[in-house]
Amino acid sequence: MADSKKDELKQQVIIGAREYGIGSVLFRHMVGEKLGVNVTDMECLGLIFLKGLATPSELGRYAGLSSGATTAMLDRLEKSGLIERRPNPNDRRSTLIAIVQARAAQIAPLFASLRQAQDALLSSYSEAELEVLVDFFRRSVVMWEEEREKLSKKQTEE
Amino acid sequence: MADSKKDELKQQVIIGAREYGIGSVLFRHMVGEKLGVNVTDMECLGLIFLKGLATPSELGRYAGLSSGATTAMLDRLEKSGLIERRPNPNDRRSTLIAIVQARAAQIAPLFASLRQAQDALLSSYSEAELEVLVDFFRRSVVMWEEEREKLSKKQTEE
DNA sequence: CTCTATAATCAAGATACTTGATTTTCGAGA
DNA sequence: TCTCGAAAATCAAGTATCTTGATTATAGAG
Repeated sequence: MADSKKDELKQQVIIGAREYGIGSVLFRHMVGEKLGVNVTDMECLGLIFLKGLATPSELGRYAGLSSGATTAMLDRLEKSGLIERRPNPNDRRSTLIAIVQARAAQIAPLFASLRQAQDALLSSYSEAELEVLVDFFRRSVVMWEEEREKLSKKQTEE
Repeated sequence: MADSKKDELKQQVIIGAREYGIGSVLFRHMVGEKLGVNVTDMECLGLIFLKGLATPSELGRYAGLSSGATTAMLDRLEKSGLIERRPNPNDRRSTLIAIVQARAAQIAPLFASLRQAQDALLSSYSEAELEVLVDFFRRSVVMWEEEREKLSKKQTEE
């Protein structure tokens, strides 16, 4: 029981990270409601916001969609004027999805308070502490990638 | 530009946290594939795993489902033998959803490597550093809650 | 002890998703 | 350079999932 305190802290981090994810998912759902888009479309829209540009394949992979469903999802978002399909200069089979600039300005207010709150929260940490956070996320992202790789190779044994 | 370094760190934390969430979503999708359940059902299953017990309302809220879709989702998971509905002693209108123990043992191997990797990653931090992480998540969870509250009250003005 | 609100369920109709085929382009190798 | 298998996006038909509105049962406020 020597390390029980550290073990407990580790457990709290794991659960805390999961709850953080849940909180952010619920927030995006609510934004989606305001925008009148469904859960799938909102998740993709969120990813496009984060990345600036994204390919359909990428979005489909993230949302767990087939290629057909991905096309349909983009059709919906395009029809509602939220995104646009642009040519992908690196691959003419593909397209690049972007937020329509005019709509982005209308959407921004929904995130204004969030941004402020996030900024205020993070400002309370020292640079050294922030670096701990950055380091944790950076290494974790790599870990998730590795674990997906392992899982995909794992046979559905017995 | 005095605080540009700290500002950049803050930005990296925000993006890092989002990418962490994306990584974990993709991982769960893959687990869902292995188990033969769709994305919605897998997200709910993940939440049940985290919480131990959950009510249908809670799961529906998390997955962004109507009450009817929630019932259907539970029917599917129940029929596939993954979860069971138990009476809720605190509210007889409700039920408590739990993982079927026998199946939990079969599912655990899918998470074994992940748990190890998470443990190894977190072990590399000092207790003080872990406390920074725990604190960040704890406060962020509250922030998400507050921001959802604000957003729900926000009129779709102009 | 009402009465309103909330939890879960169900059935019918609407929406979104999967599958398989098609078109276009990429990139590896002869 | 040219071929050819693979990958990106799209489409149409069939299937699965979701929403809506009604229903039943219970909780909790007054």
